[in-house]
Amino acid sequence: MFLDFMSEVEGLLRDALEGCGFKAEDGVNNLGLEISPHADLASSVAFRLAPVQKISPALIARDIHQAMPQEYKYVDRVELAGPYLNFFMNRIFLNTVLDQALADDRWTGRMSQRVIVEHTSANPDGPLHVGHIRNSVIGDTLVRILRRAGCTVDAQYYVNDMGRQEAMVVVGCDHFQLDGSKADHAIAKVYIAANKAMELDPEIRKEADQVIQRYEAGDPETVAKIQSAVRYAVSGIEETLHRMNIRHDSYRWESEFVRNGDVTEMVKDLEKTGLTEWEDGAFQLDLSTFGFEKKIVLRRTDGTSLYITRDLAYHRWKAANSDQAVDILGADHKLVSGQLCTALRLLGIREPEVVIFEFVSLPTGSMSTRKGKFISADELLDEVEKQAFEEVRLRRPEESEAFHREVARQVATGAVRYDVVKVSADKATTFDWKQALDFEKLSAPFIQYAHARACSILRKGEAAPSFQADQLTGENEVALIKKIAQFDLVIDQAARELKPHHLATYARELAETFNLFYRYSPVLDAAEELKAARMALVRAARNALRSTLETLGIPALETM
RNA sequence: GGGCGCGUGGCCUAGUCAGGAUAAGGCGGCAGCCUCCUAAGCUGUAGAUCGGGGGUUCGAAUCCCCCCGCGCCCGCCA
Repeated sequence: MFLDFMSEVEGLLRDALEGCGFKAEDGVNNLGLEISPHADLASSVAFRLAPVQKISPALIARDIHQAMPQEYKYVDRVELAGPYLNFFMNRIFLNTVLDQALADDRWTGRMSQRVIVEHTSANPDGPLHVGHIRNSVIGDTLVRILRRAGCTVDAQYYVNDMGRQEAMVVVGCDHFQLDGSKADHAIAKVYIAANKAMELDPEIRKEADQVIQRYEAGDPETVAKIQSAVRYAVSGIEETLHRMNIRHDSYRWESEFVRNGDVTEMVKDLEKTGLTEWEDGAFQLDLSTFGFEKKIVLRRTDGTSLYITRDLAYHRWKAANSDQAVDILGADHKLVSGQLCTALRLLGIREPEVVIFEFVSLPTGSMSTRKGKFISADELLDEVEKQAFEEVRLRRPEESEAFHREVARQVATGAVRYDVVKVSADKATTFDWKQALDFEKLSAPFIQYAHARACSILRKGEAAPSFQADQLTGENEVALIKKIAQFDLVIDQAARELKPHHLATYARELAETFNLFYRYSPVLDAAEELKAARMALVRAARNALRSTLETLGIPALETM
């Protein structure tokens, strides 16, 4: 698809540049290729050559244009536009795109790495809130994008069972009763209650310390208590993730790395670097030569390990069991993940690629599970589903309530995911109910709707045994084929840059382009030959929309 | 105080890494389109000195420097 066209253009340009005698050191490494309103691909390479050659860019472009090879596969023509070189696709390319989209709606790229993507990994002390799901949605979308790009992906949830907050959950369970609400919400209630109680009674803190020590020592009763609390909380979290079409392939518990000796080994190996020391009874790592001011405590005075110690062991394990590790982390982890990467580098261990996303806050300030100040993902999904139910009931009154419920459920999943993934990860956001409940153009239902429209046409018109792709010459038809072609380019870019929001932008553009075709190019009423060709185009567009939606984890509804 | 990130029409955002041909969308505003394949759609219109200042360049939203504002972090928490 587009990548094939692009590599042909690159080849042509390099041949022509070589023919003109330009070399890489003249600045021709950057061909300045971009999709532009003036061409399918435009090159501004002449500008880069001008200062070296001391000739005007327009003259250089003219020379390159004249040196251009004349044998093309997917390129129709190369036009000279002042200093720019404009490349256009030919009919063969458009027809090839159509054929590929019709035949192979499960296109996958050529990447082949084994990748471990760690995402969500929320502490099992309560339900996911609207901040956590930014992690989950970015993570799961990246998992899907990497798979689409050809990678073998293991999506992992790192379960923090050894932290202080989990000890507080156990203390909470000892002092308060879990009520009948959804597992993760019930856990949150005792956790919040325990934290409140601690403010009045310092003994609670000591209880938590003891739980940590006993758990690290492997005390059977404590192990049983923590594991059951963790499993209970995670079961609730999983339920929420499933509502958003998110599943993990494996769960790694922090305690694994303590029990199997990896943590001890990690501490020993760090000791060999000569950068560790005992200070105030704790074992510490000094990374000040790498710009980290404060020392990192690897073992507490009481001998127990800390989050970073266990995380180092986990990352060594990840490096050994994959070709690439990707971590999705909130902005509050920037410093610690920098420290972690530096420590790994010291030991010669491959570092993970860290995707940082900035915070989601409420209009009233930042969220906190401990303080019970958050909007849960379940609450959000419920609200969005309720709103979607009303919408679909009004639009399709002839359908059953079961239909309305099912469509609302799928729309809610999509709407929540799209709302999160459409924004670049490095933008801090404030949660906004109005925006979350808006189902217009910049939302999942917009894209799902385009897909449903395509499906509707396919249901009503019968597919012809053959068609003439050359019939598809209208502006909207050609634009649609070109937009379908870009799928591989977008997947490739999003996978390499680990930026899922590119795919969200593409999804909107694809739906928009389909809607224009839909509006101006009637299919079912067209003359026989044209109808056959347009039916094929609709099927190709349906496949492209379905692939895009699936990769975004948004249900591709056939009717709504 | 230091580090990292962000600042684009009234509001939300894409574009910034790899500088290029009129700054692209959505929401909200105004004006239109259902005897026509689902109007969760489509069309038109108004609205931006791309936080401010300096610099590099033929050319800067994009690169460099300074400043301002906002967010996150700087725990023997995770």
